[in-house]
Amino acid sequence: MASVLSRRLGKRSLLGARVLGPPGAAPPSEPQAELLEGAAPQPFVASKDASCQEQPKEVLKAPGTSGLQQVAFHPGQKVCVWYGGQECTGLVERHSWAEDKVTVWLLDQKLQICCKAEEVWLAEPPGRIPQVPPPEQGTQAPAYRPVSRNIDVPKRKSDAVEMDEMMAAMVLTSLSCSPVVQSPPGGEANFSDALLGAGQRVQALLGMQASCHLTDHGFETDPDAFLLDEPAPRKRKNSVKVMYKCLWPSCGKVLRSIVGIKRHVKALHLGDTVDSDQFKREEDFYYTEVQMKGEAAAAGGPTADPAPTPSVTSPPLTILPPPPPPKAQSSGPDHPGLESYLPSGALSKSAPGSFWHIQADHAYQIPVSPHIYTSISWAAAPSSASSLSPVRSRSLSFSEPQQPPPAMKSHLIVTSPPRAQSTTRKARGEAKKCRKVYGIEHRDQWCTACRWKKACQRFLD
DNA sequence: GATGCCGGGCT
DNA sequence: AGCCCGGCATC
Repeated sequence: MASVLSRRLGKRSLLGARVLGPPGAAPPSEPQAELLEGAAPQPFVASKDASCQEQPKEVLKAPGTSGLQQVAFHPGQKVCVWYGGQECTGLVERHSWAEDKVTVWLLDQKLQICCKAEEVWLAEPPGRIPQVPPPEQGTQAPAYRPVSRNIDVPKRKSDAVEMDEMMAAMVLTSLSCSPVVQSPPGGEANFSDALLGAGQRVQALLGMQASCHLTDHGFETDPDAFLLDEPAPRKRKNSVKVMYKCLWPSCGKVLRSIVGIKRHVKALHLGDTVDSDQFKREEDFYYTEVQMKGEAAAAGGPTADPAPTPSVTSPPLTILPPPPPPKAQSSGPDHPGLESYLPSGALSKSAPGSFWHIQADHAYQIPVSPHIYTSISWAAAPSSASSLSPVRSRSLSFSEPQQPPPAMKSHLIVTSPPRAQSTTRKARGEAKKCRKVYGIEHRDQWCTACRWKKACQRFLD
């Protein structure tokens, strides 16, 4: 027994000994850029947008109304700005990057003002489809969502932005279908090439928007948030809790109950117009179901906006894009009246960091194989694979009912004679497996399944 | 012999 | 459930 134990401990210590990153390095909240700079060659090409990374955060997180377009203002450019409680159009006089200020000549008021770049947005975004007139309301301009043509839905300024966000949401969704593997406490992160590639890929695809979004919400730009896959040697396993997140711009409330979220949306955003049929079901469009790792709430707290990735398992409303990068505005975060808000620390308090993830609770880690990212049609698992396979457990269809847990494995065992040769064993695939790719000396970089001598989950055949 | 992974044991 | 490994199939 002792020998076995020591053997195992030895192996484990071998695993544990491979700790990347300097001892004592600040674990998950390191700046992402730093992470990416150290990126080793990755198996897939990610068009890294270096310029985006180098931009000041203030610019990136800019106004919810302009999103990605908000980069720089050129003199003479026609812009909109809030002035005197209303939206005014004007021309850019100059844009000071150092101070992040924009000097705008207001056409209507015939005066010049200097305001923060965040408060300025392009009047005519390039490529914009001019079908939504700029909002005229004196109130803050919420987002436009094409959910209803009959209902007076708050309007968003740009459809193009919405498409960007939708793309971002879809990318996040697809990437997040793999379990979020968070590096263990103490920075025992394991940065495989594939991982970094994945991270960069997200960065590139989202144009940094998502990460900045998170940062805006009070979340650190957590590198681990993009390490959507693998290498952490030990995967944290937590119960997944379903929460409902308000998608109203600059809100992002997370409630535990669907009733609560509906009530929240209705009361605070749609205006509680006493069962007006007009708004009867409108609130459905303004929340989304999110899967929250058990510890998530602790760090984010009830008022911090964790900006979760919408769950693919939720109803069609998840198609809605995530809320635009919110500005610090009044309508959101603090509404102490709603009792169903998450009590802070209601979940685990010991979590080093919080994270959200798509429903994907598997025994093994998800493949990092490049084709994962290029095709969402997962290779069908061989018939002998158990239902534990992440390939199976993933449900990408929006309305697909949950598959009942099939008792396939036991069925096979019962009905087939022991060691029924060809049917039970998967034919060896062509793809390289972790052992081949990383070598036995880098066993810690193998996917969990390979380490356990199970069917490789990273390099599917 | 090396590799992939099923089945099953241990914690 | 996570982890590990014996043992077998395949290359």
